[in-house]
Amino acid sequence: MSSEITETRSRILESTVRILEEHGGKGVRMGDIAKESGISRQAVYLHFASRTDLLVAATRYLDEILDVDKRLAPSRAASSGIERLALYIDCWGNYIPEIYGVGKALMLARDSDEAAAVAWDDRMAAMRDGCRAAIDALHADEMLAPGWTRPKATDALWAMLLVPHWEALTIECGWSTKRYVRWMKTLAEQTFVRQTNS
Amino acid sequence: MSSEITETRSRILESTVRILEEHGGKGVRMGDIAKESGISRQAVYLHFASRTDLLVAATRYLDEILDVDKRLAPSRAASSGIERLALYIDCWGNYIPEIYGVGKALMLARDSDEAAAVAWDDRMAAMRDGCRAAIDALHADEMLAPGWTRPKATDALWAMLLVPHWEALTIECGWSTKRYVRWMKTLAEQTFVRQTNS
DNA sequence: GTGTCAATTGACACGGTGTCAAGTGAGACG
DNA sequence: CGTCTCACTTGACACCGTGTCAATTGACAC
Repeated sequence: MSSEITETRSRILESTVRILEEHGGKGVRMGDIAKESGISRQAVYLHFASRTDLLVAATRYLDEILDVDKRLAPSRAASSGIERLALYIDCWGNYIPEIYGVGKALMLARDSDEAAAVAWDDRMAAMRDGCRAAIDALHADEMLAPGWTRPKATDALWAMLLVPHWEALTIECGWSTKRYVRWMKTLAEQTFVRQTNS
Repeated sequence: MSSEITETRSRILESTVRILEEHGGKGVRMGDIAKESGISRQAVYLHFASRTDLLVAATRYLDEILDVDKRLAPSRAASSGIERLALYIDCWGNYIPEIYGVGKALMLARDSDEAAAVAWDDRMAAMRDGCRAAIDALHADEMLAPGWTRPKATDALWAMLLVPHWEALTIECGWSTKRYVRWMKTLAEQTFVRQTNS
């Protein structure tokens, strides 16, 4: 049901992403999405079992469009831990604003819908893998700052990169994404990279 | 209505705080609160106009009990910016877990109820004032790290102290509050305090 | 011209909030 | 003793958003 590819299905996904983006993920109902797609509310359920199902499909759809794997390639190919960390933050920091609408909707659904919680947590776990990889690379270079174990450093890096932190700085405080990325890089570097006094 | 003090009203507030605490602020309905208070669901509305109204009253009630002002006194009386910053983080970091249940419920209501959003934002603005005061104190000592303006430093400190960051580290990653506080102090110090190489 | 299939319309169940009206029961006061 | 008041109760109901169901339409395919 939510896997076969039809023209209508794509149109629903497309309008879902658009309308969610427009409204910052808040207050978008199934009826709104249907109207935006030019079909009846019930017809949406012919393609997606539930709102959460649609939301999850929308994130997958977005990831495909944004070509996440290609974006991550530079970070994966980095020649040092420091570089890997910086490139990962670049990547993630610029990714957040593009998925924010859908992501926020999923985060909100989280609290009333177990399936939404699992879906969102999955994505955050994937982000955590990236953090772990960066910390591991730092460790391999013997550049992980003293006082950190790898798991704890991963925890700390992951937590500071979470969407609400971005939300606070950009949406609440009005920072640009550029400034956010710059700050997160500085923060991560001063925190996790061993300081050599050469 | 939601201001006069009666025995039933206090009982409602008390059970609200308790049950919210128990459930981490999630999935608590008016009926649950009523049952916990030993009255009918409708009777709750004799004391509070709405769920949000009750939630807001519950946070005020909690603040009274926790005597927030007294707790903040040490930070306010600090003799240096560095001390003020550290004591403020101590204070706030230990406060979060105590208000988490009610706070979380308010955060969740935020997205569907404008009044809840305003109430929560108010509290976060108050927290921001504390951040600003600490940064100002640092600045007055000429100990604010180079590269920061006071507003930007306030933004950054405020964002890192927000509840979701605490939530990620303690609830998701399993850190103790003690470890969280220690880490936030280190983070804030290395970030905002001018490093003297003496 | 008949079958298939996507989509439509309209009705409805469910769960949660909030409202309303009529009734109950206990204490205060004559 | 009666009666007034007031907090609270019971039960019904409106509103909203999600999700379900059944009957119908309309187009394209063979």
